[in-house]
Amino acid sequence: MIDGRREGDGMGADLQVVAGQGRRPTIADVARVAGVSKGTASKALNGRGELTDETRRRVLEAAEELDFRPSSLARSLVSGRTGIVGVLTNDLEGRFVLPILMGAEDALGAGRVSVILTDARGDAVREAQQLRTLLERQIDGLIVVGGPRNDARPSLGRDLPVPVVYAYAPSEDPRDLSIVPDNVMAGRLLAEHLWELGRRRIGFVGGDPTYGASRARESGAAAALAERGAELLGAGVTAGDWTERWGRAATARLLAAHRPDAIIAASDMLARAALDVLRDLGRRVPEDVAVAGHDDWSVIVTNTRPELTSVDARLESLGRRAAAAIFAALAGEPIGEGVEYRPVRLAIRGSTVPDNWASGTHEP
Amino acid sequence: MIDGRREGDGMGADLQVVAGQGRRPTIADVARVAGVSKGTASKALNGRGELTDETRRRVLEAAEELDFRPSSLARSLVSGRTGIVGVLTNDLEGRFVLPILMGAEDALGAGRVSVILTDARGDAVREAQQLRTLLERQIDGLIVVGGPRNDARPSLGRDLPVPVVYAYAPSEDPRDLSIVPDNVMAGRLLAEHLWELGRRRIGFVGGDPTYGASRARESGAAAALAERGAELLGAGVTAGDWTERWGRAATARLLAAHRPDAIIAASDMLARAALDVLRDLGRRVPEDVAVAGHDDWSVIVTNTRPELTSVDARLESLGRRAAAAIFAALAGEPIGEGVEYRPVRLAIRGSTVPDNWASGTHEP
DNA sequence: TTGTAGGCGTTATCAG
DNA sequence: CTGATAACGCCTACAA
Repeated sequence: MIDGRREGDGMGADLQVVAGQGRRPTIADVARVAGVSKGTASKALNGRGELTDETRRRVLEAAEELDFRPSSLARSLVSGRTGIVGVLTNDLEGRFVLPILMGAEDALGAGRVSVILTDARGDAVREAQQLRTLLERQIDGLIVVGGPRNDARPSLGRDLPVPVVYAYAPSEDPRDLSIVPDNVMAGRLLAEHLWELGRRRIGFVGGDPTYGASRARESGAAAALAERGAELLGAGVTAGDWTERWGRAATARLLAAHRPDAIIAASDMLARAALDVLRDLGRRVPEDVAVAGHDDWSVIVTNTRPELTSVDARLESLGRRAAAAIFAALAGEPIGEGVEYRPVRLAIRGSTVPDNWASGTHEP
Repeated sequence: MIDGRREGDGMGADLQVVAGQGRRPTIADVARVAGVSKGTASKALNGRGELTDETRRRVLEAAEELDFRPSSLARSLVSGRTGIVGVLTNDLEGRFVLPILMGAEDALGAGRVSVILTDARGDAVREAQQLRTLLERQIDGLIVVGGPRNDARPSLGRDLPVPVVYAYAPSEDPRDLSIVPDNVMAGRLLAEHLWELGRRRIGFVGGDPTYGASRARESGAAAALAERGAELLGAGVTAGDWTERWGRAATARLLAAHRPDAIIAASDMLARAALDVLRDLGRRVPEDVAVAGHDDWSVIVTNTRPELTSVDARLESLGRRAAAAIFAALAGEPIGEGVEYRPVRLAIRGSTVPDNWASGTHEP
């Protein structure tokens, strides 16, 4: 008898059940208690195959009694699928990766799929190490989330044994599939919004111009204005960063040089800086100058005076899309390639439209 | 990456690799290529047992040639350890959970242990479901990270098959181990800091008073002042929330009622609101009124004018401590119990000490 | 020093 | 309808 050595602990099956503590019950225990074979128990528990109702009932009862939990480990060993998706990121702050992760969890079906999150903290060696660990764990797919600098990042290579999707920041390799927010559209939406409000002297406060996001947002706004025969004031600045200090300086310069009646900032923090400067100067927002930002970061947009119009990159939707792509790849469909730009959403608040005018799009 | 100089037996190896795309190589493949048995290969790869250097070399070479990666799945099935720690949270924003997760990753030894992050989003049913999934995955330990409301949360129960540590927010069950920041100490540190600077009329701007964090921070500051025969001005307010709008209102009221020469706010956002109000009123910071916040949230403290003195809860250290506890429990030591309050750290900046006075503790 | 055999918990494939 | 049996990939006794 295979289980002979278990006599050592001096307990029969049922006592084991009651004592229950030592070892988690396996399907073999369930089968034994139900008086069937492992194979039958497996079928009953998974609703597969043809079974007598009576047998199925006995098995389920036994499982319940033992508080049986199948080991996903053993299951994965057989099926070759772990139900784990890896998320590799460099986003120290987590502002971008978390919404994406949530979206992915949603799409993957909470409960059925788990997500292992690892942060390489910008270190390539660390990233390679973490990738290696993820692959050893046999993840079913990988989502690579770029850091705050969302320019193209090096590809992990074409020969990984699992489907890979790049989110937020695209891969440098055009054969990879990348899902990114449409920053050009974001700038365009804001410019059009302000134009429709009658603003004609629209200025731009950029962030670090070495970031693709800053440049794309600027070019989108500039393009929208160009189509209307106007120009984006203060565009083309070749220095800057993402701090409010810089935002204040850039705003002051913009105001002095161009007397704008609207300001588009490359981020919500920069927009906040613009609001502060305008306030210091006694200019009314939005009456004298309208202000809009990017990212729709709730902690900022709902706390400024007035609340800030911004563009929501809908990162959860990025995550959902990325997860869906992995899911499809797992189902055998070839994974796409190239950069997929996802639509963004305008969130209108009091910094462009006075609160008593229209009901802006507030937090959902 | 690992590639670069893959010398050795040259083409033969590469062809094997190319051919081998279909199925990842197993230890059996390595053994076959090396001309030894699986058992021997295993020993060689893991540095166990007594082997000829020659044999070991052949096995390692074969493994390299095949680009062999052991399946942690199979390994876990044997060892009973997965090297996965679950992190269960309700922190939608991720402001708290991420630093804790990083700390845990550090302590657990990046690469050796992975973290599955799940967010129950405040839904108890969802939480139960996620817990179930985590247990089926045979996680080695569980860290429960409370949401922004860091009051005690319901225990997951005493009969889980893995060590559990509650971080940030404690468990309601005193027999569980909880690791939380010492908010009382935080309030105390700020009060003492301001006192040493000669401030005697120190006021408090609280957040939502139903949050333990707000009350604890207030009580710490009040206690420190009481020891010095002073009183915390504006303490005991029974309404409020965490928005800047509230912070501005509370600050205005505090200023009018008590004429403080220093303000401690229950969060950095509230402190920022206080700064805005003081600026509107033309009061100088810190000369007329010093201001300090809580959380040391970099996105705020380094962007205000002047930069904001705050208290760093050192969440990474929470995460490290939590991971260490799980690690110890895994090694057989009984896991502790009760609430462990972790020291916090004062981060002094220009809002309490003028920049030309001393060199404040800036970002590390 | 090395090889063989058994088992970890599950599922799938056949017999019966 | 149900029960053996053989995988899945690895590790560890124990035997040679």
